[in-house]
Amino acid sequence: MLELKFIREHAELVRASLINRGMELNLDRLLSLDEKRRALQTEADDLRSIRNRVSKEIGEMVRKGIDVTDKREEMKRVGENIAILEKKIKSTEEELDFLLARVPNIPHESVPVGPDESYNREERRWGEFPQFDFQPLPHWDIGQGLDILDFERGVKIAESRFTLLKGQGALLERALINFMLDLHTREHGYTEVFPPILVNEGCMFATGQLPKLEKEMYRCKDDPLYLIPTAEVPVTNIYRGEILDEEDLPIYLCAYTPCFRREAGSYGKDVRGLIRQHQFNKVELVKMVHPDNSFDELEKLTNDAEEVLQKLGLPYRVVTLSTGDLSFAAAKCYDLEVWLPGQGEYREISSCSNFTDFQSRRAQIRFRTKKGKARLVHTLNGSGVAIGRTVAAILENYQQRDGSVMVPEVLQPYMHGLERITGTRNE
RNA sequence: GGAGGGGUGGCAGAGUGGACUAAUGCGGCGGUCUUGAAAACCGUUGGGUGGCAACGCCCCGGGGGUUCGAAUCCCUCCCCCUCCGCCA
Repeated sequence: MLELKFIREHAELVRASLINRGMELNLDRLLSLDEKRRALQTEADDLRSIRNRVSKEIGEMVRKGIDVTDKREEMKRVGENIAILEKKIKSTEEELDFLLARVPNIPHESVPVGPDESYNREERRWGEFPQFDFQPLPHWDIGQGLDILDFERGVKIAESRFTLLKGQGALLERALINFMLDLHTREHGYTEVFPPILVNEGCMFATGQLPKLEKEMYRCKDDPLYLIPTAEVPVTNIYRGEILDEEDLPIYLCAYTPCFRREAGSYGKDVRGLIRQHQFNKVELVKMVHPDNSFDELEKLTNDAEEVLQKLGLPYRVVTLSTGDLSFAAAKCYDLEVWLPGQGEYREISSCSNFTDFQSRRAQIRFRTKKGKARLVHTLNGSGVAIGRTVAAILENYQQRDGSVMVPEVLQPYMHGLERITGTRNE
């Protein structure tokens, strides 16, 4: 959420941001509601000021035994007028809040301007494409051939876009989680947390999933709780409503959680394989930092995520999302795209964003400066990285002619020394 | 699920209709003293909002009500704690 005062004073910047993002929003209506609300507020405040003063006088007069009937009558009328104004203020504020909650963050000046992903800017590439002396297969064929991915039974248990992992496939999933957590906690300075996976509406609003992405989320029938679409939600909300000490910053947190997304509106897209699932695992990185260096922290966070792919030997590229592709709450975002040789394309495996004070204003996460002032922190997060898509990438990049899959060296200790995935046997 | 207790500033914790303009302590900041630090002492210190300012308004879990006036009384919802029951 942006500060109303900021929108008022930088209306043209906000307007440009809306246009660049390709978003429709009645900014003029918002501005006029803001003006109206302030005028009503001033009027009501003046009346309240009178009432406060006279009420105090009434108290004194009563004590002295002076008759106060007239003043009481007068103040009753003032009270009625205040009530009328308050009603107007409330309805004005409702519409104002509705619009305000839908104003996206301002993209950073380094973000390429364009309507869609074709305007994303490639920053760098890492790694050599693997060479095959046979036709490389997509990961779903490899996984089914080894009987470590069972798509039919995943559907039977839940519905489409749910998959059953078996044997060495399940072990690979578990190994990746542990490898990534160890890397980030032991080498990158993150503190591991394991948060609740059902969260309340306050969390969803704070990180910006609500109100815009309501249809993307699974909601409990009898409780006002949602399944998290990413660990970003519970982890960012750890410090919701708190004022931190300046010395505590920066705070680096990482978490493994399952994630749940309804994928509404993506029917028929990526229906095969592990790329687009309703439930997937992810190791997430979250930072709360001082506002002065959040963009440096974004570079570091992105590097931390990249190192996962480097250690696994998976070729990837880094792109900066254009204004049209940038998510609602983000000021800047780097996507890491991993090479999938079975499909001959790069696919997103991590998204690293700086939300500046957009989330922290909604969540009221602040820190106290040396001078005693409370200021909003900047929040960042990034996948470090998505587990299911990493499984897909390993299967495709390390596949062998005989249908087996080599295990990247860094993962072998996490798989009891297993060097080659050959099936469901756990030895 | 049943019974009881509770939600007040960064934290702890008073406050049952009019000087609450929220006591007090801790913590923070500034200062005195000191070679320096600690201790002690003195001062200061919540958040938000409107206004160029003077100054004003709002905030005691959320919402609603009574009253000239509500942290305080009433209604309602939420959350936390203790005990009992059930249970991984």
